[in-house]
Amino acid sequence: MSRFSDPDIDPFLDQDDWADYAAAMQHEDPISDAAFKAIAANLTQTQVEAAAHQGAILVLAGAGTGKTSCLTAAVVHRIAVDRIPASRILAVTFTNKAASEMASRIRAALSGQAAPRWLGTYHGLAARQLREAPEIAGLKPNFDILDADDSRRVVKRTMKALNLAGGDEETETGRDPLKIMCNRISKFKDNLMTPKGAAAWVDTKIANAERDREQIDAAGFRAAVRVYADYQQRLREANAADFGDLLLWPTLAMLGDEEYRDRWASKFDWVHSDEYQDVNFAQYSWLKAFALDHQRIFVVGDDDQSIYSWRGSDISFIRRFSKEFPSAVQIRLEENFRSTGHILDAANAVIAQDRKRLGKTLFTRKGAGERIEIVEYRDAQAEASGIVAEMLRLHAEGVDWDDFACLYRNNFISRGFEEALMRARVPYVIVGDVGFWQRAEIKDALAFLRLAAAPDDRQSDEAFRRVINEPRRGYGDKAMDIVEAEAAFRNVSMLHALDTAALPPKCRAAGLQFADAIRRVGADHAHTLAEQISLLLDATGYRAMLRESKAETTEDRLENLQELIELAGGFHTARELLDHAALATNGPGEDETARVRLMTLHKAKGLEFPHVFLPAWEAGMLPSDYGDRDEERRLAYVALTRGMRRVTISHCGFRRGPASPSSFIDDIPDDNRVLGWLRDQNRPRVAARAPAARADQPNRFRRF
DNA sequence: CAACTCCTAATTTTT
DNA sequence: TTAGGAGTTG
Repeated sequence: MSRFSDPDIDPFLDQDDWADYAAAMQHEDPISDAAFKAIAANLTQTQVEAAAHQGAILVLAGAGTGKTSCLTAAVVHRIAVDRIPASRILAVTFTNKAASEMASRIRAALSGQAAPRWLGTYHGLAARQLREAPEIAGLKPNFDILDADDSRRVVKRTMKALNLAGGDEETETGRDPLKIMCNRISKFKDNLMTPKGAAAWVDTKIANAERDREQIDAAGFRAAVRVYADYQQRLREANAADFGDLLLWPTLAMLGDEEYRDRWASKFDWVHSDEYQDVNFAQYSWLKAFALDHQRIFVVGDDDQSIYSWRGSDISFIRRFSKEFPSAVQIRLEENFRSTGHILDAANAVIAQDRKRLGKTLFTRKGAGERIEIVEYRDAQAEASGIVAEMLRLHAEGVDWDDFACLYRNNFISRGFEEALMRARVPYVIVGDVGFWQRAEIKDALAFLRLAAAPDDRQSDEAFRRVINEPRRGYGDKAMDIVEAEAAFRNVSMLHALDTAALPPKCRAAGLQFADAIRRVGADHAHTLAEQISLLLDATGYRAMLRESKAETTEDRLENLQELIELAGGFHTARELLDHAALATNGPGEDETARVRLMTLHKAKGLEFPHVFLPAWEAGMLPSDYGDRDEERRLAYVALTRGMRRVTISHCGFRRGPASPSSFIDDIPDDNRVLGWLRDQNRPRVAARAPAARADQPNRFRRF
């Protein structure tokens, strides 16, 4: 189509793009087929075919089958072989990590040539799109991006304002009304519903439920509609977009405005998506809008690893891909490069019980390896110390600490392990506790920055709310109400409203002093971003507060702030830094030291470890009582396929009460498993439903 | 009225 | 372990 459109009429083509473009046009560029051949040399025939396919394609890539390599190869093929300018390629991932991994692999393959500029996460790219024309969301330039935590604060205030703080009207589902509300609102957005759309949808839903005599939380849904509308109003006043907005508005604009869609769709000749099994309706619609005209869409995914439905992901989009794009080819990657035979056979058997899959069977050319070990423990404590003992034993045989991972379904499982690891002085990390950019001190520091940048703009009110009482200045609920009322009355920012607000004298004085400090730093343009942050931390007394604090985390927090100041040096503008803070997850220096990893199964998706421990495979825990059974099964599949050499499953006879082993254990064929045996008990503990040991299989029991 | 302490209840959390 | 709410203190 518009494959070589004129860059002069493309406002988004920058210098680099122009260079790509010119090079491609003249066919004298340094890029050549050789770049693709080099990368293809390390791929299977199937992967190469997939990467080279011209037209819509779904690559069903099982766990550990080299999906990132395949996706990377596809992008390299576009550039090196098809001669499409890198600037005209759209490539989308879900995580920043995946995006940067891809970018660096592409750069390596093209020997330093620029990777596509439109390579990033769904949210990151949509945010860029929204920045080009924020008015489609009713926003002004320079809008703020709220992360989940910021957004929750706003929802909380909204609920309070609407007198829906929870309490009296009991909701059947769960116990945290705020959380439920946030989920509902983001679900509306994930499904492309504006407040009006949500109202209509809820009406229909309630009507249908009444007709079918179905019990639903009608009051809850109606409340959600009201909160959503009001919340959205507040966001607009604060000139802020939450994660949902980033995709919602650009997508609605593309669906509703032909000209807008053309403008965007014509920018790209090829679109690619990673982890396609995880798209929600908004992401699916967004991506599809780009591919509609030319049908050059390449998606990789694995329906067997769809484990995020509770976050809006809809597995049906990958399952229906071939219907959405009738010309689409489907290719399966089934050769696994990660795990040994028994592990794969076990995983295949577990997932085979899910009937609705597109279907794949992983195989490996590695040997059979070790069987999956199944161990029963008396209780959680025995389990934790048993696993740690096993780690110690293997470590003594030369296994590095970071070759171990302990992967669990629920966060609270980690507790016992922490204690056991600490006692044994084994180095460990809990992966994904609170990311750097989510830490309170970092968010506070950035709030100072926001305030200083726009002290008189209502956009900074949220930042004001966050830090006015940090350190304590006597601003509680009541004082905040007064400031807020004054701000609304005079239509000025909250910081500005302090001038005239009728506050208790001490409180007022502290506030004015704070405002003065903020303004002074903000007005001084002689400083770099980094210096500004540092000045603000001192001028507001924030750093002093931390230094005086006796909490043991205070040292870390000060270090984090220092880290932030150093990082700020890498950004040109406050805006850049703030966007990064909202959209980035893993912070700096996510440690290289060898440690045992502890994390949830969800966090582990995409990762691999030589030795994997899977505790708490018990009824109600791994097939969680709350989750969809098939999705729980997929989670078990993800769990098993993390292991490279050795996977050990354990369960307890007692956790919060008597516990029985997970039914997923039964789904592992006898031939692929082995019963473990406890050191602190002199006899093998036979897992309740596991087969008895047979003498003809000498390695059936392992001692430790 | 703010600020501190205690208590309880807990899926999973790419952005 | 943590987050958030309730209840208490100053």
